[in-house]
Amino acid sequence: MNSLYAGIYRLVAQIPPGQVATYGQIASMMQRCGARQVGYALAAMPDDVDIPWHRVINARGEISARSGGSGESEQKRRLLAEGVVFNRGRVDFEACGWPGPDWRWLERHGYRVFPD
DNA sequence: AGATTGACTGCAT
DNA sequence: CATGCAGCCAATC
Repeated sequence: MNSLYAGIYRLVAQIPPGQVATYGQIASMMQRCGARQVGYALAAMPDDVDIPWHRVINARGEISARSGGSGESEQKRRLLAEGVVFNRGRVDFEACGWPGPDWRWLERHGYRVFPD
């Protein structure tokens, strides 16, 4: 497990229940990491770690389709169970969007505090 | 070392 | 609103 993946996992683990974050949002908090890497990291995520991967969705507020085929319904099911609000098939960012960890948390864990 | 491949994004059409 | 396309960056041939 390299540090990039570990960093992404730790960040994703900070998303509180009932809220969601986008791939790009996670990526922008990391040093030199694109949105695709976040998805790539989640796709390669080992099963022996407990990460709320279902709270990460794409910028359009929808569940991203994965190569595996299934898993999207599972993701939506978990989100609904946490009380995430869906509006016309998309997550309502106004109500459930994750504002992000506070700056102190980011600093303590070595993430980028200010964008460039 | 170069090409391909993604759970992505933003802008243009 | 749907598609297309370029930019993106680490992992994998």
